[in-house]
Amino acid sequence: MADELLDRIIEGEFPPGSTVPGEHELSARHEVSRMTVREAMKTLQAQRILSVERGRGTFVNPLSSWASLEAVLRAAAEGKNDADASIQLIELRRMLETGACELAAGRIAEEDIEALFNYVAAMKAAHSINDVAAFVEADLAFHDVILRASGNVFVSVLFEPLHRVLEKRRAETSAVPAIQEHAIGHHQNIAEALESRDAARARQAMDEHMQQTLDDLKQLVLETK
Amino acid sequence: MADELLDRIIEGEFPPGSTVPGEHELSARHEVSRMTVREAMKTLQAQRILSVERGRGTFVNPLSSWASLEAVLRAAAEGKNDADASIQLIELRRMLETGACELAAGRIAEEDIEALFNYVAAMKAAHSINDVAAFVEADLAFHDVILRASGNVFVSVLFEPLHRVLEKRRAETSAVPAIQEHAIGHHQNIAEALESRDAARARQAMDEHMQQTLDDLKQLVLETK
DNA sequence: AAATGCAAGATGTCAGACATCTTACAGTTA
DNA sequence: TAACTGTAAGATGTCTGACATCTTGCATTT
Repeated sequence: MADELLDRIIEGEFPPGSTVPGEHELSARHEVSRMTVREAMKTLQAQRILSVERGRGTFVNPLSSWASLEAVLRAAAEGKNDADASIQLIELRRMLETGACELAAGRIAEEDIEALFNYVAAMKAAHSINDVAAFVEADLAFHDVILRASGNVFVSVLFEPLHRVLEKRRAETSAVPAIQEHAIGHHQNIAEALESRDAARARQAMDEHMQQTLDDLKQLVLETK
Repeated sequence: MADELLDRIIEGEFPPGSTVPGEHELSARHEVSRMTVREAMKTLQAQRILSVERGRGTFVNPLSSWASLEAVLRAAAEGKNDADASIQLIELRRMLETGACELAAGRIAEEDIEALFNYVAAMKAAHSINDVAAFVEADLAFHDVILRASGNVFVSVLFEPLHRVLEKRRAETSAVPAIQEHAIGHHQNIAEALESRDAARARQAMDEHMQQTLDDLKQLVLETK
């Protein structure tokens, strides 16, 4: 129900600033009770997609104030090709991961450094036996260690929805052997940079990894076009 | 109602992984109808604070998967002093703003550059007549131009809740004349760097500004202790 | 012309009922 | 004894209908 209404909003039926139909009308239109409509609206309100003013109506917020990355992604992909959206997501990931890596260099614990090298070893092992699932798992775990080691809880909060959106695509890129080899080298560099506790070096190592990821994605997108 | 329940969760009455009381029980406890309880839960669900499993119950998610910056901030400030949380928020802002500034260098339009210099002029004017509100307004507008000029819609989405959380504190720091002067210089540098369309220089200029902001905040926090 | 009153329509809240799903436990059967 | 099954309890999901409260526009009154 919430998804259906969001679809109608995204398709432009109710542009930002306008009101959505009343609860009774939506109830009739979607063939559910008014209570179900209200619960769906509560979901969209919590994501700051809708604003409710008692006695007046329910209004669609401008896209810039939406708090749901998924919803914005759906809206951004509407009509255009979503290649642009994919690139922007990687750009965002780059900001957060390079920043977190820079912070982690000064805060990471010995055991976490050890864990990083273990995950690199796991990636190498998975690569050698062609186990894509294991490779992706070690890859994700590696990045997760760094995010936690940044000591900044809010980074994880902002990264979590991004993670959810990106994980589907990561399986695709990680299936290419050449990309796996690139990734292993970069992860090795990152782990070594963090071990040296040099913030600038750690940031640069992660930044190069992100650049590589972006290039890989662009190439993949270009090929499938 | 949603806030009351969130308070009880944050206070540790329902730790992550546990279930919250049933809808009937909460209805009785808070003296509202079951429907109101359900709507409040829908709000917390949309923020990924609660997960509902039909027939089993409603569970509290681990803090790392919460999607609401405000809620995490409240939880982080619980018990400890919130100085640490403030610093982490600035760290986060730093990641997003330096990243956006780097992107903007290659994409910003001529008219936006002009707008930046106009806002710097407005900050100078406000500073000379001691108009704090006007100063803050120009400051916010300046940063908003850069975020939009980054050409990345998702940056704005992630930054918006951060903006809301930080704006209260910004008024405090901006009230100090010396800090205003620092800020004017940094903004001037940023605008010039963007004008030169040199990504590395733009990033560095913004990074220095963020470092200054962080130092100002630390000093302010230390003084009030 | 201004102030007042009222009605329509919107959201907010409530109560009670039934449906559906999960789980545990007792009873049945091989 | 062990495995299977049926049933009841408790949880969330949905529905219906009603009343409360707020906003707004319009007709009425002054």
